[in-house]
Amino acid sequence: MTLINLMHSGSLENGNLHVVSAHMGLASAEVRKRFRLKDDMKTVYKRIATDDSMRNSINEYRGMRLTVNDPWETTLVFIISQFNNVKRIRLITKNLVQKFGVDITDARGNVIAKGFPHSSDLMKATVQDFMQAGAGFRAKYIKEAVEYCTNNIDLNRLQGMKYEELKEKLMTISGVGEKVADCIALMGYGELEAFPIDVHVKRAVEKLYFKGRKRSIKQIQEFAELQWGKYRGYAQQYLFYLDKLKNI
DNA sequence: ACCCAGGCGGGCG
DNA sequence: CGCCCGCATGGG
Repeated sequence: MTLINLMHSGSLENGNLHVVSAHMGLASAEVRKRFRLKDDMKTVYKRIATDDSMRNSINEYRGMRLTVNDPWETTLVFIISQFNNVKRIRLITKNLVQKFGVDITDARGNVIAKGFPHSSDLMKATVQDFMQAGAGFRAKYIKEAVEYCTNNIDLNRLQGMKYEELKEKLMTISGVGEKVADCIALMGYGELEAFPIDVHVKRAVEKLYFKGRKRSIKQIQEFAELQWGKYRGYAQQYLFYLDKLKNI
């Protein structure tokens, strides 16, 4: 479920909300939060449809939504995501859930699934364990992040922080730089001001708005804030898929 | 044999 | 601040 969320849901109509709710075992209020059903997409689209490129992307992927996920889950997965591909991100994550995830049992006590491990569940894991799960050079980051998020910071108490302060706080976690911090802010806390700049978004912005000329991360951040304002997190998603799916 | 994959940390000028 | 480098691993 984590990766379905992180790879993003398609359009979600109210009509099949109860299906999602039942499947995830969540109350509809929780589902509404996680799928951002209170967002007024008409307002969002109006604000970010600033040019032909963005209008085309919106028409292409209309209905695509951001999701809001568990902060720790988001943090761990996006630490794993760095300099990596989706297939391996899924594999590494699955390995960690299988080895260290919490048991989900039925009424008889039979284990029917594994839940995503909390940071404290991973305290017993070693760097070698993370290596064995396939994390590679990220294993050390993960080990440090697990200890830090268990002992020194409570990710569940960062809601409501101003975007800039939240991002700065997240960047104190090992393996969390600017891009990953923005991913966590956007997809783990629902901060629509976050504009994660990965290779796809950087390439798309440079091509569509700077005639293909190279621009620094800082310059792109400033451009995004001016261009799409407080809804730039949504703009990022539409740019990401333009490049990712080669529709550019 | 190379190049890339939703970058980061550390070192340098 | 900007730039450069190494970093595990697997698939095109």
